[in-house]
Amino acid sequence: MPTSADVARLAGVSRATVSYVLNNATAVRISEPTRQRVQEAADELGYVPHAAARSLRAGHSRMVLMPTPTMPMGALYSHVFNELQWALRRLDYTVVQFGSLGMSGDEAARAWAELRPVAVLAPGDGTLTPRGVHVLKRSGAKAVVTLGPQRVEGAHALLMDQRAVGRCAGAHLLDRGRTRIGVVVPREPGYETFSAPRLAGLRAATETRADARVVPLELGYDEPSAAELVARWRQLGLDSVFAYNDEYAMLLLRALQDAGVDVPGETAVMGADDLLLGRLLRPRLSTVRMELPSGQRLAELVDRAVRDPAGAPEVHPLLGTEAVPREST
Amino acid sequence: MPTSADVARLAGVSRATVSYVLNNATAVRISEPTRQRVQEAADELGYVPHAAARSLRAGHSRMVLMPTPTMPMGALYSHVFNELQWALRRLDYTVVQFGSLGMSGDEAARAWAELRPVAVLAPGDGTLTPRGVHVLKRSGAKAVVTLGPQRVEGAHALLMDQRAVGRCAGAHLLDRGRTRIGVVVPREPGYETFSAPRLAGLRAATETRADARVVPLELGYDEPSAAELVARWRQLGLDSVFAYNDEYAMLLLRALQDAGVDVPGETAVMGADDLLLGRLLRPRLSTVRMELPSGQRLAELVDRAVRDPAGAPEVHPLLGTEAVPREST
DNA sequence: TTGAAAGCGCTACCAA
DNA sequence: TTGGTAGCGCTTTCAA
Repeated sequence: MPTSADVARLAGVSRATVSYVLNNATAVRISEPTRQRVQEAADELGYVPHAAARSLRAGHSRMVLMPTPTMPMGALYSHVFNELQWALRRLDYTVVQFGSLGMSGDEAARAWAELRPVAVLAPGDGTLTPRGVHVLKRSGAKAVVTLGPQRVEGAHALLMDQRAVGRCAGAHLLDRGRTRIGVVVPREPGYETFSAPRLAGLRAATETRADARVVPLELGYDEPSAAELVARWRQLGLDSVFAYNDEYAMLLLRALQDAGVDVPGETAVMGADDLLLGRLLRPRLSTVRMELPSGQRLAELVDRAVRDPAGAPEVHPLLGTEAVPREST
Repeated sequence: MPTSADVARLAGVSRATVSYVLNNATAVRISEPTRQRVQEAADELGYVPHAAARSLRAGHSRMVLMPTPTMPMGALYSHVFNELQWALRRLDYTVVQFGSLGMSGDEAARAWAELRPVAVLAPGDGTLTPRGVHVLKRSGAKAVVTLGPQRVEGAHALLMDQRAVGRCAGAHLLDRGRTRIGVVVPREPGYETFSAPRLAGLRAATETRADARVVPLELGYDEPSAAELVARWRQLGLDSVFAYNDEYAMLLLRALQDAGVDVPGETAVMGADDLLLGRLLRPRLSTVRMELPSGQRLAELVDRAVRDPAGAPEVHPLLGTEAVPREST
């Protein structure tokens, strides 16, 4: 494995000179012939600098760490994520995703801290604790930013309050004259951080209405599970259902139709996330659209936080939500 | 930022002792009181070891690097990926995803090489070149494994030949007596690596049939684009269409039905990926199911390659495919 | 314009 | 059982 010393030897110069040349050091002027000899030597050896050694020496890195999401990213989130990566790269950061599957919050924070990232962009879903934030900061992280429903002491927060989604759905259904509302809660593990606040939001929306009733409904993401739920549908006495998201809504919609339940006549069905696929159904699915922040904006927040580590944690409520009425409600 | 020297000072021992205690060194026996003093000092200071320093000293790391996928991962791939991460962690590797958005193949390989990963698991879609593999190996990567349609000189390969998907679809449609076959090619950038081989595979399946005709059809992932395509549907004179995947198939199916084209009577529609959502349509969507390798198996290949870096590159053809006939063909 | 050398944080060898 | 210390690859200050 070639090191800068090897390059120096081959070029007949010192390691210092190699470093100057390869980093385009402006403070030092290196003669053109020397510069070329070094470049050629580096190319010939296939020299690649050692990031760990470099950041060890420098005392800091430009690494922005994000935990790998456990759930499959939707197209929307995936888009924002790509934007974010672009924007951070333009600001000369390196984005690294770190798989923390099956670690507790504090374990994960420690594992991240070992990498000495300059910034951490973590989910704001309760896995990261104030202790975790403290560990990260002590280890040199200039900025810790959470992105999700909850904020964490000491960290900047981009609040995406999923309750707003539920509230929005609830308001729309009440608006349509529906009062006996089922709320689908996915049975699959890992969805609680989204489904619980969505349910809570819907509850909040119906709170002022004495005649309203909210019934949580467990549903697994498969047809037998939907059939089972629908088999006891009429006993439930619901006139509408908020199905967690468009995918569960589509699953439920088909099952309801197969059971002869008229949608929206007998039961209104509402999804969330505004997937294209939901628009393709008959009836077209009503949904809640969320507006995610632009990747550019996230990147700017991260950069600002890195440049001013002492600044007070910023808390940005994001996630504009909007009901999109279509044919299913 | 506390270092092991700080811990040593606080505990009143040497840095060596700190290292022994915190790494549970078996070759050395440390007395229980000392051990405790060190632990307490480390806890009190919130000491977290410095991964870069450690791997610099050790001369190697246990990092497995994967480029962050640009496209949103489907639920299937996402599942395999989670499995893989679990399995690698059990084997004591650290999985890190690195965003290489907007870098050329060789730039990306260099950027990866700077991190000195012990293994790289890259997409086998042509971005990684033999030069790239060489750079990675020179920089100490014990294993380079590609996962995708193409293999690369010098790297292990898990071949997922997307042509098999097209072949499978073609065979099924011919079987159903269809001979004038449209093939949807997504207009969105980034899909070529999948769509091109799927188209090629379908062409291959029809090659022996003189009466068969294959017509590529560009389609954007939105309703206007689908409407536009369908407006000239009858001029195209097709009796079937392989729609790239289930999502595009769903889009097209709705547009065809809106235009009064009977499916499957007038035109058979076939998707791929076997999404649950495709099963929910009327008619239920016929599709091609792919069998992905288990994450466990991928992890084992990586581990084997790391342990025997000199071994000849293994090439595993994966991706069993199977037509799933439902109502749309 | 170039070179010598210190030192980032850590571990492992050798000595006490 | 513990401590001293060299050295991983790199950058940067100081000297030549």
